[in-house]
Amino acid sequence: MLSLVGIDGWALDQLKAVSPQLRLVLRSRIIRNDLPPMSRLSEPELAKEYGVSRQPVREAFITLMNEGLVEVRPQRGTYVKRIDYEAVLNGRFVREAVEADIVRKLAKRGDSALVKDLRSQIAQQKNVPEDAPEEFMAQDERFHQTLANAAGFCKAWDYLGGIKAQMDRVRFITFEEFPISKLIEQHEAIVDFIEQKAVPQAEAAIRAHLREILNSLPRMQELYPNYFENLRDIPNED
Amino acid sequence: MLSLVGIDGWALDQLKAVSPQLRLVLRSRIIRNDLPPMSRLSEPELAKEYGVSRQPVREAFITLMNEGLVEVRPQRGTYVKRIDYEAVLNGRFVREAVEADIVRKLAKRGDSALVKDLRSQIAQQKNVPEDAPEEFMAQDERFHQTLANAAGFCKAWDYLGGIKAQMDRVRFITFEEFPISKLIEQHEAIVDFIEQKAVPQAEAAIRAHLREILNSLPRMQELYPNYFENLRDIPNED
DNA sequence: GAGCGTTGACTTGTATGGAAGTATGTAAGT
DNA sequence: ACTTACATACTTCCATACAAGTCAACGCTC
Repeated sequence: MLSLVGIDGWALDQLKAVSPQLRLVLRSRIIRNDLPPMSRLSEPELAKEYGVSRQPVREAFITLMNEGLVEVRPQRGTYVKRIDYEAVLNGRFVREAVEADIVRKLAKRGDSALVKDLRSQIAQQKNVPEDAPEEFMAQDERFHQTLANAAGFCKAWDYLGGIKAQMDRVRFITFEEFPISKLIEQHEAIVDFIEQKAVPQAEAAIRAHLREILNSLPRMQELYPNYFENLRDIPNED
Repeated sequence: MLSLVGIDGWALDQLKAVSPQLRLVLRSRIIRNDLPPMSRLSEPELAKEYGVSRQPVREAFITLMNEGLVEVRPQRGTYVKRIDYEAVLNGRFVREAVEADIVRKLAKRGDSALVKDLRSQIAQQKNVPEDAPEEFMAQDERFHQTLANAAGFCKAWDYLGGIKAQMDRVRFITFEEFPISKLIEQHEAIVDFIEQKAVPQAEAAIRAHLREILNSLPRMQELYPNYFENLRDIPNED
């Protein structure tokens, strides 16, 4: 109970409760592919690593299981869940539906202060170096969250958090072939249409933007077949 | 460890793990308003009631907290969460967006087998006695789940589960003034438009259907103000 | 050598005790 | 009468011990 510093350098605050912190640490490590699919997550091992007892680790596992990030098989072991192709497609569909309605609302309104904010964010996105995909993803997250907030649905964004986690795992594994500049162009198009109050075009733009992951997903399944749950091919969602 | 039968008659299967079962039992009791908002949930008390130790109860609490159904305040106590007006509105918005896209897909297709299935479900809905709202809600759940399934997004429906829980709490409290026949008519309209492949009309019908709760929500806030989290009035979501 | 049963070292699930923090009621002091 | 300090009975959180299931390796039997 001395260290409280994991092998990856994450330090736990002794004052706050342990299990929520562990949850965040492990969640981040899984999403960033620091703990790849099918990694074994031993309760006592992690407990020793972070200098705590098994119970907080176990409680973190429970939450991660509810988020679909780990799979605990009783009396057998706990493992990082493989990526469920169908779940990613379903989650992407949900995101597209929700964000399409959000953008429609915003385009009807055409709030100029919002447009200004989004434009400044896009400028920052362009300054992100090519080899720092993690930073771009944080910016991207902020962009989409700003959209939800402006429409008055910040809690709706929270609902999408679990869905986004699954998609982000995919993006972190294949970020080499991640068309950052293309994504930024799409962001610009969305903002332009919002400013022009061009509702159908804005909706089409956000939908196209969120379909982008469909391009990398099949290729990723070829490159890393072991990372996926069900390999029965699901050509597309229509 | 003899009884394993709660005060409400729910029996726990000794063979399966305890905490997931407890989770389901408590979840159901909360949604059905058997455990109203702000009820105190004592760890040792529930443990004694169901004849298990405190740990499984605690683990059930963690999941319920993640679902937004209970609120655990450290060293203070665990309570059934009050209904968050804004969260319900946000959840409703998400559901509308997703189900609108689902129905659009189905209307484009116009699957006659699906239409037949839905019609038979509607016939069953009409047979539900007026004083059995719980049974109607089960039928309603099945109806909407069938839509999601037919569109190939059964996992998307799972994502909406947590959202639906919050909405169902509202419906269970105010089911007296629950316009069952009106809801059935709306179901019929949706199916009709799907059959006719009338895409925009079908979308409008499902959106109107899911807006229905907005009628009962403000009245409910008047009747049961103590059941709500933030009483700052949020007139509507637009 | 092949097949089978057993043992033992794992795993997670549950029970229980103690540590730290919070609310409450009581008694002393003003 | 009112405030303040303290003792006590709670609460959740964490640590530890035990129970029960799984799996692999070993040794025995055939």
